[in-house]
Formats: sequence, structure tokens, C-alpha cells
Amino acid sequence: MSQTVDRALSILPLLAEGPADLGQVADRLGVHKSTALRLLRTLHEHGLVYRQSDQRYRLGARLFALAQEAMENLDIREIAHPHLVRLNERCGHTVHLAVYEEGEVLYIDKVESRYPVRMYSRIGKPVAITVAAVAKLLLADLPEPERRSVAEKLDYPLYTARSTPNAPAFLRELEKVREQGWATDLGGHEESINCVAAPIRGADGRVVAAMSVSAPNVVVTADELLTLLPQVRRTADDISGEYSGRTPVKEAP
Amino acid sequence: MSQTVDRALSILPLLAEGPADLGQVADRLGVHKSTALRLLRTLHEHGLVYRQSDQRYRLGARLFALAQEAMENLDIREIAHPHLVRLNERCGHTVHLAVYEEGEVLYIDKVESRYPVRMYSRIGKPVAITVAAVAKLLLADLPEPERRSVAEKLDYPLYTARSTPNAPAFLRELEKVREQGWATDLGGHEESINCVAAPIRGADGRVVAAMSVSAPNVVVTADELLTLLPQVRRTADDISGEYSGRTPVKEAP
DNA sequence: GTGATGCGTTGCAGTTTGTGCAACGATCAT
DNA sequence: ATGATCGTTGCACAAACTGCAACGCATCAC
Repeated sequence: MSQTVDRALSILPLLAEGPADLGQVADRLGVHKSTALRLLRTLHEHGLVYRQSDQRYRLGARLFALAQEAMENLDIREIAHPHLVRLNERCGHTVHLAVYEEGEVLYIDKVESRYPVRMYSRIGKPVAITVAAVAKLLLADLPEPERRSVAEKLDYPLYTARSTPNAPAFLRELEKVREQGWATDLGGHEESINCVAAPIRGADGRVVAAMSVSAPNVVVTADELLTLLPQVRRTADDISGEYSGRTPVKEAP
Repeated sequence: MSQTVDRALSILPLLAEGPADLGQVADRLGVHKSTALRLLRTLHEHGLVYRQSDQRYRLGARLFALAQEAMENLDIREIAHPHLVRLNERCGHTVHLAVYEEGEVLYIDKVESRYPVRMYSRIGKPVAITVAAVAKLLLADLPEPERRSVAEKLDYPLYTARSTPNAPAFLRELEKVREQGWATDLGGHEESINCVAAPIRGADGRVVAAMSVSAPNVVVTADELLTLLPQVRRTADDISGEYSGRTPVKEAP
């Protein structure tokens, strides 16, 4: 909507790929060098880009700080955290919390496994949306037309033989998840890793977040992990209750 | 330098404080609502702000993703990480990696303590610059005029009785750190936490990052922690060697 | 040492683009 | 129903952004 701002912001993902000099930025934006310079300067003043010693630009420190603050302002996260820790203390496995936001699912909290073999993931990283158990729960709750349109726009990478292959299969899976009220990922992302997940609902019943417990095969089998389902669901329900009970942002209908 | 972009970017820190509606954003920017709307829309299209269900705006998901990518592009981090892990395996304490960037020092990597009592910190969070051992090393290496000007612009909060009280004291401490080539923070930030830190240097000898080992008093005394200094320095030197050896960004003079 | 090339930077004139206004519509409370 | 509040839209004006061309300053070749 605003050309200048639009151009300026387009610089950020561009620099996310790696440092670039003025000329490269100008070229990829399709603008004159002097224009690119002014945009970069403005970004620089706000700390979003940094000029390294070889004069090239890269993403700046303020970005971390902003992402940091943004994270800490998510109220679900704050409420959920102690519950996640408690669950981790009981079962010992990695516990994740994730939310959906405009086509993406991302982890917003994580409590590390106490076993030596750990799963790779990082807070803020987008989730493998077509296979992750938390993603299924979050997408399953979208209104039908949006769910459909999202599902059709997605890529379906075959991480493993058990990965969701295409949109119809995904939509069927979502329907199932929606009905049963919980979800799993049995080796759909990494051959040896399984997850069970449960939804966290707001006062109006809509899913606002999802949580999961993940563990590699070498620690517990998929069947053993499934025995944790009641615990996971109970924890998610506890969080739902607390979230609906006393949040200043949303109110009951 | 570019008014429009400047205004748009000013919205981000504003939203970092918490969600806000259109009117609030317009007021705090000192512009008309319609202007604020257009800026917010542009930010929205780039995923930097998100419109929550109550119509208020808050920081968006793309911000996490960007911060994430930015982080992964820091080559020092990549090189240092395995060394940090190895050090952590030997001593068990929390290991941090930090860099300096335009007036701020921030953690860019962390390996958690294996002891139950852990220190609070988070990657991306700005460091308590006047007391942290890593900050001392990074600032001590700045050219004299910049060091001085930075030191004079800082606040000197008295976290504890041992916190650096003011600029002259800080500059003296930096001089000392500069000469000895390592630094400590003995209860200057949290009464019960001590750190020892060592610098990581590029091919030209300038300090590009700093690493530290931290532990609370209840686990090891300050004296015991200091016995780790040789290990910390050796690790830092190893990283320096590897960083200077094969980096495509900088070259030896 | 000298000229050439490449890059970032600056001042300027033209005009695209962003701005504020005012009016509209939706939502909610009274 | 009625009024208030807030987000949204179209429009005319002018401010702000753009691209150009020229400059300074490196590095590099010869």
C-alpha cells in the first residue's frame, strides 16, 4: 500500500539470505542506488540492518530484540509455560507450544527433553506445517473455506514415507483430527521422531494454540508415547481453563 | 532519512510494548489515522505486524523468522557453536557467546548448564553492558574515542553492590581487561552469579565476539570458577584460529 | 606515479506518492 | 432507536521520494 515502505521492508528478507552491498540491494529491488541507499539508511537508524566492516549490509540487532519482546508479549505463552514445565518434569520429553498465524505455524515455546537424545527445533522457527501434530490441530480448527484454501496453497514435501503427500490427504487428516480432538505425528517429519499433541482453546472454544510432546523412537516407542496422551490433553485443558478464565484481551461471548 | 519508512519502522518498537489499536498508533506517531492505517497495512503485508482477533495490532510472525535467519547467518556463531558445546560438556556450566553491535552487546548463542540451578538469559536479549564479562571484552577492544563516547552515554544501574558505578570506573575496568586479555563478572549483575570470559579475535586481531562461562555461587565458588579460565581462553583461541583461518568475509592484512 | 575502474555519496529538479481531510459504514452501548 | 466510537475510503494538494548526473574516494593495473 505504501510504495516506499514496501520497498524498504522488501530489503529485510533479501538480507536474511546473507549480507549484500548497496549495488546488489538496488538491483534486486529494481531501484536506483541512491534510493536503495536512503532506504538502507533509514533501516539502519532503526537498527534493523547493520553495516559490517566490509561495508556490506546485514540484518541488525534490533531485530532480535523486537522478536524477543514480541514473544514475551504473547499471553498464551506466559500462561502456558509453567504447565509445560510441569509436564516435562513428569514425562521428561520435549514439550512444544505453537500458534497459527496467517498461513504459518510456529513454535513459541519449548521445554527441552531431559534425555540426551534431543529433537532439533528452535523457538520462532516455522513448523513443518503439513506433518507436525500441532499444525494439524491449529489448521483443523480454521473455518472450512480458509482451511481448504490454505491446504491447497501448501507444498507437501516428502520428508519421510509417512509424510502427508498432498492436499486431499491433508484435509482428510484434518477432519479426523478435528473430530478426535487430538493429533499425532508418527515419523512424518523425521523418521525416528513421534509426537502427540492437544489443542488449547479460548473462552469461545476456538483453538488458540497447540502443545505437543515429542520423543525419538530410541527413547520410547510410538505406543508408549501414546500412553501420555491423557496427560497431554489434561495439561492442554488446564491451560485452556486458565487462559479463558482471566485474560484481559478476550472476553466470553 | 526517509520520513515514510521512518514512521513505519517507529511502529515496531511501539507495538513491542504491547498490542495497540489504530487510534493509539496514530496518536503516538503524531499522524492522521488514515496514514497510520496505510503504514500498518504495509507492515502487515510483510508479516511484520499481525492483526489479532480484537482488531488490535501486534508484532507478527515474520519477525521471528527474520531474527532466526539473521542469527543463522552469523558465521562466528556457526563456527563457535561446537566449541561451546564441547566446553560445556567438560565443565557443565552455562556457556555464552556474545557480539557487540552499535552500542549494544547481545547474546547470540548459549549452551545451557547441566546443573539444575540455571542462570536466566536468552539469545537475542541485550546484555547488561556495564557489568557482563563479555561486554567488557567487546567494549575494551573498541578504538579509544568510541569506547569513551559509548561509556559516557551508558546508564550504570546498580544491580548489586559490586556493579560498575559510573563511566570513569568502567573505563578503568576496560583498560584493565584490555591488558589482561580476559574478564570477569563477580556478582555484578546478580549477587550470586559469577562469570569468566575470553575474547574471540579475527585475523586482524580485533575482537569479533566474546564467550563466557557462568555459574551461580551455590554450584561453584568464584575461585573455583576462575580455575576454568585457562580452558575458556583455550576454547576462545581455538575459535579465533578457526574463524581467521577460513572465513570468506574477511582476509588477513 | 598515473590513469582507470568501481563503489558509495550528495544536490537537485520533476513528479510520483504519501498525506490529511471529510464523509461513510460498521459495531457496540445506552 | 440513537448516539458514539472506531476503522475505512476517495480525493485534492503538496510534500516527499525518485532518478539523474556529478563528485569523492578507494583500489588496482600498468
